[in-house]
Amino acid sequence: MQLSQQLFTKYSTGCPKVAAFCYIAAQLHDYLGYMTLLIRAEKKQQTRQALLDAALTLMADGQGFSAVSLREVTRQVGIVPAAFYRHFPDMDALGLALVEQVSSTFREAIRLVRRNELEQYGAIHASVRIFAEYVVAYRQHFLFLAREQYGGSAAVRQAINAMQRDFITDLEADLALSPRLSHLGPEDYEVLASLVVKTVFTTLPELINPHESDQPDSRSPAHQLEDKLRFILIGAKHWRGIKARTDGD
Amino acid sequence: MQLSQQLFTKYSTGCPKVAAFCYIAAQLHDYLGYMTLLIRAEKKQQTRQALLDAALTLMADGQGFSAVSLREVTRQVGIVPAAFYRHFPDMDALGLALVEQVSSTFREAIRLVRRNELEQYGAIHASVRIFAEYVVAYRQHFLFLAREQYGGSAAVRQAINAMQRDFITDLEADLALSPRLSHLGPEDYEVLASLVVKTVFTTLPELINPHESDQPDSRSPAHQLEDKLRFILIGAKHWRGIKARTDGD
DNA sequence: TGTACATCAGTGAACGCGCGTTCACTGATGTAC
DNA sequence: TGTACATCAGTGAACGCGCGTTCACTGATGTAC
Repeated sequence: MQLSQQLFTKYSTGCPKVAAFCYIAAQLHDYLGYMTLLIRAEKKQQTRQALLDAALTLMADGQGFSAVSLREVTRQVGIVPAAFYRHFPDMDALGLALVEQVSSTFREAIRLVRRNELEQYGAIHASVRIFAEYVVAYRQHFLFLAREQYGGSAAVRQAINAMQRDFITDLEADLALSPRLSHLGPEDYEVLASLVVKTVFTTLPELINPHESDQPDSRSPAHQLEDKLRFILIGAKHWRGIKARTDGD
Repeated sequence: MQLSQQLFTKYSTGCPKVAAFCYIAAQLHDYLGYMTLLIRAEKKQQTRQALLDAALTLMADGQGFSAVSLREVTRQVGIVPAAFYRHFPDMDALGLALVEQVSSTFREAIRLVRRNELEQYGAIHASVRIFAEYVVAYRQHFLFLAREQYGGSAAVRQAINAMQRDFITDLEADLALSPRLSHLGPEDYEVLASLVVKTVFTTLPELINPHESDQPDSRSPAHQLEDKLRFILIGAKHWRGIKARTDGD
């Protein structure tokens, strides 16, 4: 709308016929919903996003990111291979951009979950439910995370690990504020946070493809994640009891 | 030795000169240590193993299994690409053979660890130490497991998951025998076993590359794994206390 | 035993293919005067 | 305002390369008589 107003204002002064034409053109633009007449910067950004989405879509078929070729991505978007270089120097750079984008999706999921604080154990159920729904909604993003956290491109793997470390640090600070866990030492918080985050990451593939669970009689992936977090948090609560272990290192 | 005796017996009868020559040849063969005069089946098996090892070696540089090409593998072994097909129909088949081989390595690690039963908590320290040493000794095998459990070839991923499920089932049965955990239900054992196995799998990359831990002030990977297992097992021990949760599903 | 034949791991050349990257270009968008 | 020039996302052709797979072959190993 803003753009069509701009066009209208720019060309409509002076000649009433041109003004009328521009008005119609602006209306048409509004009607088509930004599909045409985009200014250059907008259009470029749009193509860039299309490249990112195309990479995720191609990965959804089962292959890893490093198996997706530059030409496949541009073919999916509908541009010529050489045009790729207007947006990224190479596929690794696109991978890093994907990590950044997927990270913020994950961060948003955490923000949603945080509204239900982990104070009482009933909150685990709600948190997992919210998280699992978010994972399903942003299936491709979380698939990328799960798939690429170890395999493929070294740069991407490193970026995902760095992101994971950030999450662990954040959770560490959170846990340290909980009065229920005040008996833990600073290093215990780190290990506990790492255990929780890695448990969630490990469960991602099952949350994404719930039907793939080969054991029909067992609990749902979300329910299993709940129980796993409970095991961990109960253990944390009773941690002090075994502090009399051999602390050689 | 067996082979050289065979050669000696086969050709030495009759002519003393030939016998003397064959004896020397047999000695030479023994001296060279099986490097020459291998019979066909042995030699084929040897090449097959070399192909498997070559794939692991090429992966150690950081790339995933699906990024390793058939030609690279044969080049590493020193045979022509076409000869690959005498051993495997394609790279996927080689990948599955690798999973099988690596599985038995893992199984052997578990067998070693089992000699220190998990009865008292002091045993966790010993178990993790033994396991971590084994991981370092068979670095390439465990790297393959860690790298390919999610990424790359669908067939390989599926095979590794099946193997993981076997481990979980085994551990489930083990846990069910422990008197310390007799208060758990059958589904609790499954979730608990899954949590333990996946925690171990998640820790593999850190155990393999201990130097990569960016936080110099934190505990060693093995020590962290110890603590994680303790959190989990303490949680299992005190599990009954929160059975009053909403069991809606 | 020795000979004649069968097996088959590895050879070497060839193929068609999709890949990443380069280059000069086009033409719509943007800007300065 | 209109004109002349600059920018730059996307084009299309071309390149050299490593890939997986095929094929008829070679020659050492194994077997039957």
